[in-house]
Amino acid sequence: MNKIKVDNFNLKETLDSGQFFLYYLINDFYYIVHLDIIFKVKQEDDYLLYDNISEKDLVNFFNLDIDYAKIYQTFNDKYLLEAVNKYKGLRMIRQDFWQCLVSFVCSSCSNIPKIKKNLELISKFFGNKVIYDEIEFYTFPTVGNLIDFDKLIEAKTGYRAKYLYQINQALIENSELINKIKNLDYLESKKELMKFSGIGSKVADCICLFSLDHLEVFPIDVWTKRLIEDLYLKKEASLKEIDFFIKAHFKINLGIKQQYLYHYIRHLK
DNA sequence: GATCAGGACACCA
DNA sequence: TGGTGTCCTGAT
Repeated sequence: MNKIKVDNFNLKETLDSGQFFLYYLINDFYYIVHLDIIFKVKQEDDYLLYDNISEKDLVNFFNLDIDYAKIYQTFNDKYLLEAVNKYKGLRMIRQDFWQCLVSFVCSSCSNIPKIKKNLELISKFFGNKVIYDEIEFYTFPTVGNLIDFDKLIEAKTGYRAKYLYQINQALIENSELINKIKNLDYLESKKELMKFSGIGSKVADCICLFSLDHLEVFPIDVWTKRLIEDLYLKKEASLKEIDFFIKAHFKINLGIKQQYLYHYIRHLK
C-alpha cells in the first residue's frame, strides 16, 4: 500500500460533490473507476493510502498540486466562508474528458443516483470486467465503443441514448476531434461541444470545468441559479443577469467557488 | 396513474 | 432572445 501526505484535502467531500460518479465505498476504501483502471484510496487524517495508481496520476486526478490555501484567500463573502468552513478540502477532480462527457450527457434532467446507475450499466455493457481485491468491477468503455444503441437504451439512458450514440459515432469518424477540443480555449471548446446534440450550455460548461482545466467556468443549473437568487440577489433573475452577477461578484476562481456553493446549498436541505 | 426533476432541442414569435 | 411542448426514467 502506498501513502502520500496531503494538505487541504477531503476525499469524501470531494467524491460526494456531484462532479464524479463512478466510485464505490467498500471496506473503508473508495474504489474509483477512471477509464480503464480501477484504483483504491482511503484517507487517514492528512494521509492518503492508495493502490493501483501511480503517485503522479493520483496527484493529477485529485488536483493535489494546487495550493488551496491560496484559493481560500480569495473566498470573498460569508457564504463561501461558511462553505469552506464546513467542507474544507473539497477539490476539483481532474477527470478524463470522454468519461466526463458521457457522464454529463447522462445528467440532463436527472439526479446523482440515476447518473451513477446509467454509468454503471454503460460500463457493464461496453467496458471490461476486472477482478480487483476479489471484487468484480467494469472499466469505463473507451472512445468509440458505444456502438450498440439497444444496449444504451438498456442502460436506462432514455432519450439520451441517441445523443450518446451519435457523439460516439462522430468521434469515431473524426479521431482528431477530442485532441482539438482539448487544446482550444474555453469559449472555443464550449462552442465545439455544443455542436453535438445532447450538449447544451450547462453540460458543455461542466465538461470544460471538470475535464478541460477551464477552472474559471461557473456552470449554472437550477441549483446554482436558485442559490444566486436566494442568497445574493433576493429575487428571481434571468440567466443573463445571474451570469453578470457571478463574474462581477466572485471575480476569480469561479469554478471552485461554484463547487463550494453548490455543495453547501445542497446540504442545507 | 399523475406529476415532477440537477436539461436539451425544435419550433415559434 | 425568450417562451413552450416533448423527450426516458424513476421517485413520490
